Amino acid sequence: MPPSPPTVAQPSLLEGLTEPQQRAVLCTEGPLLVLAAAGSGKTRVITRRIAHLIGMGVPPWSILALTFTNKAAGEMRERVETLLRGADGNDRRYRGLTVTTFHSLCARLLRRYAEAAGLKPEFSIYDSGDQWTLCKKTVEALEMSTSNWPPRSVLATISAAKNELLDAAAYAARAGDFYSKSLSKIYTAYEKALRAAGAVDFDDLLVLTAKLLRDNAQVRAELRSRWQYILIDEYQDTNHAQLVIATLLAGEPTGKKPKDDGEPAAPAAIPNICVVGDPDQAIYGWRGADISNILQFEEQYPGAKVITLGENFRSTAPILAVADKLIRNNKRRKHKDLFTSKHGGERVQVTLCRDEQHEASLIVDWMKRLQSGPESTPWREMAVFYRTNALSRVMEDAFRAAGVPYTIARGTAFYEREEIKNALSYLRLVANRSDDVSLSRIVNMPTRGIGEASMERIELHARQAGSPIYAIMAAMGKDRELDSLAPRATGAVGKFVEMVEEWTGGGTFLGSKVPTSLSDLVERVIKESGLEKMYDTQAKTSGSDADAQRLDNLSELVSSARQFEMEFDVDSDPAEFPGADVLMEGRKGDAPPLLSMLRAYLESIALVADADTVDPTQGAVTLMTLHAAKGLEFSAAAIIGLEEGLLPHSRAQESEDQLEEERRLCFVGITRAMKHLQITSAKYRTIRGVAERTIRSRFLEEFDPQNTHVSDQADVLSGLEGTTWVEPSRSARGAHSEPASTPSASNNGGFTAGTKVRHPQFGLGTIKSVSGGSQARAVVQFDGVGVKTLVLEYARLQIVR
DNA sequence: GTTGCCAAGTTTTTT
DNA sequence: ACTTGGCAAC
Repeated sequence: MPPSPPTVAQPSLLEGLTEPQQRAVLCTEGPLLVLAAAGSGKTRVITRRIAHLIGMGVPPWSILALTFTNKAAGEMRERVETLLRGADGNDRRYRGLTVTTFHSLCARLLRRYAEAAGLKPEFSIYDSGDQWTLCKKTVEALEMSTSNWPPRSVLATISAAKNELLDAAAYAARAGDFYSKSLSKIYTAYEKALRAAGAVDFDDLLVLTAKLLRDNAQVRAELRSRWQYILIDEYQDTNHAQLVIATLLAGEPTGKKPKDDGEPAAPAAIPNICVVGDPDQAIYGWRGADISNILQFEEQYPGAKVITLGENFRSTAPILAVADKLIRNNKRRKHKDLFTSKHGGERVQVTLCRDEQHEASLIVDWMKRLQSGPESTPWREMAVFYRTNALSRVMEDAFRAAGVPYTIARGTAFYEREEIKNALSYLRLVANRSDDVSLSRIVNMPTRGIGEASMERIELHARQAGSPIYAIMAAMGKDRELDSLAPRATGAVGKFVEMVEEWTGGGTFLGSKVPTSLSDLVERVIKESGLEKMYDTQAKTSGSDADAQRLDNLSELVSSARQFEMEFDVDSDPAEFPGADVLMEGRKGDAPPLLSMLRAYLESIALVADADTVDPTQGAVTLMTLHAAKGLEFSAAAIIGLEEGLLPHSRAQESEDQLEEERRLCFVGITRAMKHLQITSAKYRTIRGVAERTIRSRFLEEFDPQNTHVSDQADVLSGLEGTTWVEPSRSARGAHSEPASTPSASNNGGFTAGTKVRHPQFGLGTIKSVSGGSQARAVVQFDGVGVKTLVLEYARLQIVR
């Protein structure tokens, strides 16, 4: 039982905190909702709260803190350690404290309770690429058309279902129309294929954990008794599955329970669950995040205390005023007063540029001035935010040309490279021999005589036998000859199996031939698989930088494995804790050390986030999406592309809710800036090679004019480089046309038969007919080039009056 | 089994 | 515009 809280904390933990912040630190018992406005010192409060708990005598291992990214988790853990170290010099007092993301926690729990969850402990985690491959295979195996059932949209539907905790059976049960009935068939088959491959996808991590906690009373009891204090950050961005997991871990306070919780209300103690968030910063609705999780917290936990942190310590008054004025336009919201005691500060700069090159060079110049100016702001305290990744390119070019150091926050970029994916596929096969997707990827990479025809045969056998491909291959050499498989192929398969067996010591991971460490394994896999040689030859024959880079990347992977090895801390595994082994059959020690290290390594790779690569120690400007910017702060920030269709994004203009989320996204960007904020829009932007006239974002009109300084540079002729804008043909301007509109599914943007249109290449024409749907096509009779059928979404047709 | 060309899809945001 | 996948030819 936790000791009763002392009335006063160590004074140092409360130092410099405002009264509400102090309350949030001290209010440790019972449910607590902290509504923390942007820049209100949230992280400070959370870390001190954890330190306070430990200082109070709460054992660290009974505290669970969940963050949104691994990066945030690492930082939080570090800050807690620093606080505790400062207290009395004992630097191991945080041992056993769990600070992670939902996804990492779930992966670890599923690993530990694999059997109870219906998984093998060696399960692979499939990223979106793997999911895509598997989904496509599934659709094909069902003899359905992959053009009618594109993996992308099928997966989106499945993901949405999973986020609502609808498994294939539940989805099938409520499928009424043809579409959902067919989809439920795919869903069922896809799930079957995943389980057969011993794999889970991202959503499964949450879904299966929720299920495990719901259905297994023993596991639930064990985890509940361990984590007496639960803290969840960025609560506004949790989805239904996460809500259920949190609720099941915390324990229900009263008879009221979430929809999917089948558990009878136990007369449990009042849970110590503290959630922290800001509804105004909810930006993951499209991923299933449910803003009502935070809005309904008080209902879910009657008697919950609510503390609002409204004072902003980050931004200057003008920046805050602009943010506040903007977000007030959202209707569905709980208003919080944003205030600061700071005075002065420059206005927010809004600049209208000519085109994206102009925009980029303007921002680079602005940052150069700040860097060399009186404040001499370092590069690392500056950032550029944008709505879509595609916008980074022009910025990169400008920074490179100007010789300004920059980094892009794209955590997954490295692991998405082909050569890295190949190496990782070998490693995943080593860790999990049922992983058919990984095997198929590399079985003939480099070519080793196991071609498509042979694989098809083997796969057929595997399907018939209901066993993994690798098992079939391994059996081939021994007891069974695969009929009608060429002897040459049989030999090649034998060699392949032999290679894998050597790395894994026949599955035991023991023996003289088995690699001694993780980095050794990675290195040997890259060499002995032939990948290294393959890319080496490629680099030599093509002589291109890109190919030489691949080899560098492979050695970089070895370094990353070495790094992981050194930093890996067995004690930080939330699935291992005192008392656990008494309750469950201990899995600890089941896996050989190399194998557990490999699993942990692959897992860490699967769960990297874009924001994880933000590294302020580098002396560079950071470029990132607005989504990745959440939770960060910079002395100077620029937000580019404030244009209709971009921010707000064209795909988010159908409903008021989506539009409000776009506005929040803009709000998040603004509130990242401490002192200097530059916001730009371009008058013309090149999309797929064609310069298009843009419309300024409606959000610009919502800014507080008193605190903004608008400067229209779009028509200023500057002598800068040769980026002279060439006017589009005269008839495309003025009275003749209206700006290019993006047709939506519901409304084809006014493109109906008889409409006069202009195409950037084909010129003027008349629409003959339009076929509906989301991929609406129009048959157009062009004046010059005859009849063409065009997809409205891509054709960039302009209506001509 | 490999290479090279043509057609199609692509662009929202990500754990 | 730019990448990717499918398919035909070598």
